[in-house]
Amino acid sequence: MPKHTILLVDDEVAIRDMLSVALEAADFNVLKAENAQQAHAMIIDHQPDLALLDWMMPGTTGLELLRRLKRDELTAKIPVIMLTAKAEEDSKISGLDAGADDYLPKPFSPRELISRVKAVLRRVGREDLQEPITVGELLLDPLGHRVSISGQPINLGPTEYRLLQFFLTHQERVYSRGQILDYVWGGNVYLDERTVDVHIRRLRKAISVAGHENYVQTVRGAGYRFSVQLQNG
Amino acid sequence: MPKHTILLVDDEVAIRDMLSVALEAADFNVLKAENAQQAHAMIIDHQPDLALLDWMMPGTTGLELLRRLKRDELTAKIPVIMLTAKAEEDSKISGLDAGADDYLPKPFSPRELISRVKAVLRRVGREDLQEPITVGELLLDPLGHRVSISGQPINLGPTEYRLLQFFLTHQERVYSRGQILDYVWGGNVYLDERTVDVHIRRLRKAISVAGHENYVQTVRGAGYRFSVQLQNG
DNA sequence: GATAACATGACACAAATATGACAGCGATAT
DNA sequence: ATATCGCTGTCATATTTGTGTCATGTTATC
Repeated sequence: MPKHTILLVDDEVAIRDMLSVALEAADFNVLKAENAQQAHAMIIDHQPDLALLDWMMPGTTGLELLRRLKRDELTAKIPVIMLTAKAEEDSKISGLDAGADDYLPKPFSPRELISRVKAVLRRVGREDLQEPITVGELLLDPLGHRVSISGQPINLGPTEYRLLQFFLTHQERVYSRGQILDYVWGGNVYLDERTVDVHIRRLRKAISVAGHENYVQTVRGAGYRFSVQLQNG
Repeated sequence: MPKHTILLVDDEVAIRDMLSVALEAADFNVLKAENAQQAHAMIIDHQPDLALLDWMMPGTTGLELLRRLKRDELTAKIPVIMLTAKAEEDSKISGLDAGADDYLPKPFSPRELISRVKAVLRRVGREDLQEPITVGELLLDPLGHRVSISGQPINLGPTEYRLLQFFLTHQERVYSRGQILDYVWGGNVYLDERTVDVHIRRLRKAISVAGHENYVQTVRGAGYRFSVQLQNG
């Protein structure tokens, strides 16, 4: 089981430290940010599994950051728990409205935080990544981290696996090499875009059994697409 | 995917250089301007995909330039990110009010800048071109970058695809070859206007199923038109 | 039927993508 | 430590596909 990465955003050092200790004790990787700008950059760079946002922060508030995250497809699916001071009662409503997954009024115990975090991860984990996806004879099982065609196991490198998983969860749509780098490699890696070509090739090669490589389609001048429909007529 | 072009406007050479290096590293084309006049001219000439405007500049300020851009239809759609010094807290409001797409308080890291730029480009890129367009049995799906007639996939080269997309979004109106070159090929290319004829021909050929080629109509002495109504009455 | 505007097919060149090889790197085993 | 192995990103090269121009054939208009 890979460790989950949690991004913790709060402007007060003391709170950041306390919570990060608690989270690390619960076996999470913790990233810290003290303002919305930093947080946003980290989210794009590291694609954490969950973000804890303080409601009130100098500059851009947590709520604003939340809205921004939800507006962008790349970050929209990252679950968010808002941390708010008790006074701000109605913040709950606007927070959940804006797409927060949970809401935790201060003061709260580290123990409570951990259980909420785990609950949210369980919930979204179930929805998104956990169920096997199958296309034709191709099967990708996220739980077992396995891929097979007609029952025959397929060997993929980590990158090819993520690439395939990305394609399977984003079918019938073209993605530019840049987008693919963002989604599969994570934001802000400066790689040659041609690198994508090479991994596409490796993926195709790996799944080239009974024509399954034809699902991975080249769209000249635009990028690549995973599609069940054949390329031409 | 064509490279995006970013216009960077700041009066300080050091900042211009630093940011332009970062942007180029992220594979953008970068145009630089040191004042609002220059910037305005460049925007009209080169139609960048996005503009980064420094808030405070000698002479016309970034905010003024922003307002001017939003007032002119030709430039209104170009997304703008404002760069502001930390002190100017409320500038945020007026900036977003005036139509800026994002707002980035100094100091910021190049990385943060890149991720904002990408986020904005993703967001605006999505708005316009997203919805599938259908005419008769003809279907163009921008997301999948696909064209089909009665469900049968049609194979188009990149240029023919753009040409068709242009026609579908600008129906029932004649465009001269020069205009078509501008819109489909982009502003500053010098090509023989007859080239348009050839691509019209290729497009017609590609969609000549069940008479769909008749939508692309020749208007003698004027140019071409995409129309659902038949040519001669 | 003369003339200008457009259509068409062919072609050389350009651009985009596919492919194979390789060196660096980190993890694991020895 | 050191050797080994699998994975990655980059490069050079091959291959495929798209592009603009031209020469020539067709059509509309007067």
